[in-house]
Amino acid sequence: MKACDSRYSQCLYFASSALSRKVEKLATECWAPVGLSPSHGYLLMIAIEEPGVQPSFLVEQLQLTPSTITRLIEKLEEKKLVVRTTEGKITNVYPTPKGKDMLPALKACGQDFHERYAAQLGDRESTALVSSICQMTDKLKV
Amino acid sequence: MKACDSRYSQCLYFASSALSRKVEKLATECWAPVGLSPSHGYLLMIAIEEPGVQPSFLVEQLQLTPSTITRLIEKLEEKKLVVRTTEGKITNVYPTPKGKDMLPALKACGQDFHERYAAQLGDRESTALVSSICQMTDKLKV
DNA sequence: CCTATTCATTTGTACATACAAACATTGGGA
DNA sequence: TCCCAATGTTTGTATGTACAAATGAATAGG
Repeated sequence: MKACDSRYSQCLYFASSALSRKVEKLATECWAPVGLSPSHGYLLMIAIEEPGVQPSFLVEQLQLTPSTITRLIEKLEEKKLVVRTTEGKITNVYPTPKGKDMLPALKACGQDFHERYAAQLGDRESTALVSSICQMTDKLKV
Repeated sequence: MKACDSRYSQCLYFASSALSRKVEKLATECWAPVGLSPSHGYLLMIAIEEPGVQPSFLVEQLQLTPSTITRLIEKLEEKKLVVRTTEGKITNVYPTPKGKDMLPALKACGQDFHERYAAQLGDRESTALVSSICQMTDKLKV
């Protein structure tokens, strides 16, 4: 069945979560080649491009909660892709050489993802959708 | 920070998941009065309005996977809001009297949710957003 | 200088969801 | 008639995310 045919298709709750699940799935597929989830992949990219980045900054960039960021970093640390150094109350995240080597592959995943959804949704349309979603997200104070 | 200011704000992955998390949160708030998550609430509503409904139908309506539907039903069963009867390979879900009594409250939650997001996003705008999200979801074959 | 507050991060726990595999039932073809 | 494939559902397990509380560090007020 198509999403539009559901009795709740006109409800923002179902609309947004259905979209996000599908997008998550596509993204997961695109990041599979590097063995990371999209979130982990993006986090690692930021850590490579901004070595020493702090969790608080990642919270802002990835729009996730602090605890989630900690968990993401933990996993990348297990995989020896980043290391954490803690000094006082601040923590810095650095990519390991092994992590750094992945940059091209990571970028390719991101590009692949973008190309795939743009191809399916249309270039103009997907850009428009993203920007209106973004606007709405900012308007929504929960 | 605003979602639009993130370096990945133009990426559908972040856009859709950020929106969905915010919407989920608002919806969760709106359903708190009945002590159910939005998904549970909607599922119960369908079960009340279509007694004997089968999991496969709920899968379509709620756009969730079969296993998730089973889990949702399980929880409602624990709370004595629905009962399951299995005959052969098909299962029917019926609301209990206790479940049925909740219908007005459930509808109120749904309405409250709709009013709240419409008030924040604008009536026209939110409707337009929902419909374009829905269209895009259908276009996206993962 | 000490204490109270605030800040950055982590930890314990919980939840919604999914995938893969298992299970049971049904229907069709050899 | 019997087996095999398809169907509907459930189970085991894993993942991403969040909240609330805990920790540890910096800062400000008396």
